[in-house]
Amino acid sequence: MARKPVSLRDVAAVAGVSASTASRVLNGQGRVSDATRQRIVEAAERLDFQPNALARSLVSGRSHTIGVLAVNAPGAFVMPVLTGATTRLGEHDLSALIYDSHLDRDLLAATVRKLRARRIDGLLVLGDGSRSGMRSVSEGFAVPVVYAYGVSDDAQDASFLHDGRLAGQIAGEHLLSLGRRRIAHITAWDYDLSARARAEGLSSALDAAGVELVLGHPLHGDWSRQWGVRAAQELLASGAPFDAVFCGNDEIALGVYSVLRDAGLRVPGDVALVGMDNMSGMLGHADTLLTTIDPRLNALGAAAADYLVAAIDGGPYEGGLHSVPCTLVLGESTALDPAA
Amino acid sequence: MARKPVSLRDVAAVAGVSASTASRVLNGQGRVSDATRQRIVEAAERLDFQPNALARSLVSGRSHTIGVLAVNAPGAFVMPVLTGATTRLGEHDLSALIYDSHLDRDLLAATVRKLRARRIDGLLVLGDGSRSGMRSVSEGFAVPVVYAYGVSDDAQDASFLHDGRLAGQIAGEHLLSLGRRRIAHITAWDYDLSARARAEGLSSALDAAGVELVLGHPLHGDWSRQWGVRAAQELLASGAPFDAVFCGNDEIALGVYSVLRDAGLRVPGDVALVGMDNMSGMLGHADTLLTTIDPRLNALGAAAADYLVAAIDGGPYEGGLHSVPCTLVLGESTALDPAA
DNA sequence: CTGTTAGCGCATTCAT
DNA sequence: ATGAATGCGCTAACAG
Repeated sequence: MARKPVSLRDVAAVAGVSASTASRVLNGQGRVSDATRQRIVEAAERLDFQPNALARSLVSGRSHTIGVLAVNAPGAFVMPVLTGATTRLGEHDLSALIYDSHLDRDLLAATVRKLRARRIDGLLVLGDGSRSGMRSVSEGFAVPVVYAYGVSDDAQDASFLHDGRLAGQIAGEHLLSLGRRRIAHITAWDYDLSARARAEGLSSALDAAGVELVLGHPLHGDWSRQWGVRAAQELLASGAPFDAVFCGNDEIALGVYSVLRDAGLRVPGDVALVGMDNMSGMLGHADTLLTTIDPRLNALGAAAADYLVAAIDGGPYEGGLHSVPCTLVLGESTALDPAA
Repeated sequence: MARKPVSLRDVAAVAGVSASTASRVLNGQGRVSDATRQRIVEAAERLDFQPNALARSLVSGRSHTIGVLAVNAPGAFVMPVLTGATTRLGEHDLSALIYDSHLDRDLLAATVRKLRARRIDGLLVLGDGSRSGMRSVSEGFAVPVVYAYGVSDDAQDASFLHDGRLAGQIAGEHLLSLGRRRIAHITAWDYDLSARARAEGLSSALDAAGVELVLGHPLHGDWSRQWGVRAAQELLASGAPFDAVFCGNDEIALGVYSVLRDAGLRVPGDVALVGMDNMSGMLGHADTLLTTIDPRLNALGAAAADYLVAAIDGGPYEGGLHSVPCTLVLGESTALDPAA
């Protein structure tokens, strides 16, 4: 229980050697006779010796702690990134010192000092998913800094983001593979870089197949279900024929879905539907009503963490955007067997 | 940039005093003349001195690191707890060393050793929300251990959980306050302690009002939307009149909702609906179709973290269950203005 | 009031 | 092959 931790000297004493010899053995360094090695190892095991990480850190200069600066940690989409990153850090035996909402001018300076006082081995900066540039804080640190779920405004910095363009492309290719040719796109405003990336990806897929978007352009609004409802109504009212809709996110898709159903259209029989975010997956549900694109935010966080750790260990550090691939999650809304 | 960190001796040298005097001043300890104090403070500021937390830890024995043992960190409902806990730890300048899925026999022993090697100041154990007992690991540590989103099987341990009973009670009282008297309950199997707590809470509210549950008992199934669909159909088929349904979670509620709508019933006009989990809130949406109970999992994690930190600082430590209150989130499904 | 000494636990010279 | 000495940066006990 409350037995005080055993130190290296204790082990050395039991083994009848000096502390330095014990240290050597336990770290696999210099040459030591097998006999004494044996004694030391046994003693260490018998005493359940745990080298004090604090003392070790003091001499090595490595704290085994990573700083995490988040814009809004409890955000629905940030949490998976944060969780993915911090649990991956744990797998590397690194702890995470998390400061949320400390990126504004007032707090930042003080936070940077705290982080430096802790001698963090690296820093992870988490954005809020908007691709607009985050102010780089890398200058303030002598250790590697990696940005995730947001992009640093300094091209020298490595930024990790889910590949929105790929998402659009996958969605487009999936719908095309189903034989759909009249594909509409309902999404958020074009100045939202996240929306734009998806739209571009969709376009590239359609272009490659020589197919043109229904109405010739996406329908732009916000990210809400309500917008999905209105947009779907507009689409129906336009009279333009369509057999598929790629929606900017699952919320919009659900709005569209309800309108289509109310209009007596079958999904996917008459209209196939693809969303984005894998909302129900995020909630841990197996019911895949909607075919969707999973941005794999957990993997995004983990990838950023891995990259940071590698960089700390002398690995490569490339500035610019690092994209993490998305995956298609099949649901009933594009099921081959059109029961609905 | 890469300038090496300034040490206490540097400050002392500049101020023309000894290191220990500088230490005293910077820590507000013993009495020092105002003159030298001034010089030291100025020197420290000018050099932007950051006391090395590692060295400080070595002597104080406090690592400022909290261990976190999670059963399944990426779980949809665990993430908010984890995020809430770790960001709160950050507010206390404590880092989190997270080990996920290390509670099984194989890994646990090794993980405990790692945690001890790190000299963690406290441990947080995160369950998966099932109230069934988690094996206590407190014996393995000389520091405070707090359990959250799960209950330790040792009554000596402090466990934090959202108050499911209160949730049921709030739901019941809300429906009663709306004038509903024929209230049904559709939820998961009774051996799920989480489902049972909600059912008990509902019962207590109804009992207090002298109202009896429709059918005299809850409808038990799983947590899925499909079960909500089937249960609602059963309920309708039973012919028993009802004007409200409290559902074990939002998924079930959505299933019930769709059946009611298809049956031509208005929500909340004919039937008011209350769910649980605040799913749409977790996803960051403002659209509150469903009235629901928010388990405040973020707050749960934060509360557990706070309690642990306080205990570390010599605060009280009470074994047993600590409940974190839930809150009602109003949505259209019980709106006073029955538009739908 | 302030400087000197010692020690936290370990790793790493340097001797032997 | 092993032990003694030194230092990582800071705090605390002891002198003066």
